[in-house]
Amino acid sequence: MTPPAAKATPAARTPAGQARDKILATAFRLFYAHGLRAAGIDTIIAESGVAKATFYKYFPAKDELILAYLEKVDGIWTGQLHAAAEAAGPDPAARLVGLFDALASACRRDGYRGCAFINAAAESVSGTRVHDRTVAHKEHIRAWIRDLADQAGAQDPDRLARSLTLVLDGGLASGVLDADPAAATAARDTASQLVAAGLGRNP
Amino acid sequence: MTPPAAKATPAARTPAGQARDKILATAFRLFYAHGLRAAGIDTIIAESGVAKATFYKYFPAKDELILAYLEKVDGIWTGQLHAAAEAAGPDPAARLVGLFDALASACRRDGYRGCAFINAAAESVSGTRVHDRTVAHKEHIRAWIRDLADQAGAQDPDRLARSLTLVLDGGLASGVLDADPAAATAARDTASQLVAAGLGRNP
DNA sequence: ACGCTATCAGACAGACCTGTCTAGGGCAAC
DNA sequence: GTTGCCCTAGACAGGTCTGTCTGATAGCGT
Repeated sequence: MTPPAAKATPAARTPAGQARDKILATAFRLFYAHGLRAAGIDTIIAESGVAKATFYKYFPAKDELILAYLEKVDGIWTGQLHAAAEAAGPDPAARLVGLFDALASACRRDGYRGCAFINAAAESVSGTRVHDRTVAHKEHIRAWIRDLADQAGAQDPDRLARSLTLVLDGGLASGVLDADPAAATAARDTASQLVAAGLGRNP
Repeated sequence: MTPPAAKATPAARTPAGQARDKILATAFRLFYAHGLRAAGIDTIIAESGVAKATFYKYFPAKDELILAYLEKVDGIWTGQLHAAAEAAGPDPAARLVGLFDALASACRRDGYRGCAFINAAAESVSGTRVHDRTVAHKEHIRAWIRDLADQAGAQDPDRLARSLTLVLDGGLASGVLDADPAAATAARDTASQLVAAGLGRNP
């Protein structure tokens, strides 16, 4: 019936090669805001303004998209931690405390909903790639903090790093509940105490 | 075709009034092990050995079951915390540290998968009843810890309670990743430092 | 013995979810 | 111009999910 020439809008085309980025950006937003399971492929595709076939070309399965999302989160969050630490100056001890400023900034951002990795782990069973990726992320962070503790001359860098990651994870976990900046301030404050104690200084 | 009298096994019947408990017990197991969304109603019903109509009689919607589950978790976990605190003796300061033994016990249990509330919050959006219930739980815990800190004569009970809940939540969050008992020990150790510092004693 | 209520078994509806497939349209390089 | 690639639109299949409904049965109190 409808003549082939009378087709509707000729399709608002996505420039070649940019489709993947658009998908990943949408996935980032929806996965973080609603959770991995709650965000459906169809919604992500629709909000990306991309065709279904294009989506499946770049991400053969939802799991691949989730892993790409975690990769992106890792890069962003690690970058923010490093930046906050460096902003505290050259002293490693100051950096150990300063990195907690990244937590405060994060929880003041609109739509903050805690740590994407902790949230992802809560939705995935142990042994899956998603879960493993989360564990790897947390280990990287702890290794980095341990290095800082070492440079700061901590009496027991492992112990101090453990304590600090506990506080950091605690602050992130609180963020899932209420993005209360007080939790972040308290985390920084607690970290400061722990660093002082871990360096053998009595505050 | 099939004569009505030739029915199969006459039904392994659940004693009247016990159906709700069986459902809740199964839900407890499946929700915790797989997550709120991953555990489907059909599976819970099948594993409870209960008829679908019976299920919906007690829990008109999945949300009701989830809330009942959280209620149950709250009772159990709060009980374990109180018990661990009391086991540490009558001294409030010792209790503040002793409650962390509940964390160590929990993460040594088989199938430990972190804090059911944090996991639930990760799957629910802010503003839902599930989310609110989680926030309420965390506030109860913090209020109780604050009371203990008060009794212990902390210089700043609020601040100490904040710190301790951060460490507790951090330990629980780590549990989603790896049920590493070292994290629990480190949490107790960190708590001990913080309590000592919060009481004005230099360790 | 009778009836009431709680339970069982399972079909069914309607929504949603992932992933495949067909058919065609625009763009650039050759 | 033609060829090849990347994109669009959307139907479709097969599965899972929640929740409703029917009809029959078991056990308890009276």
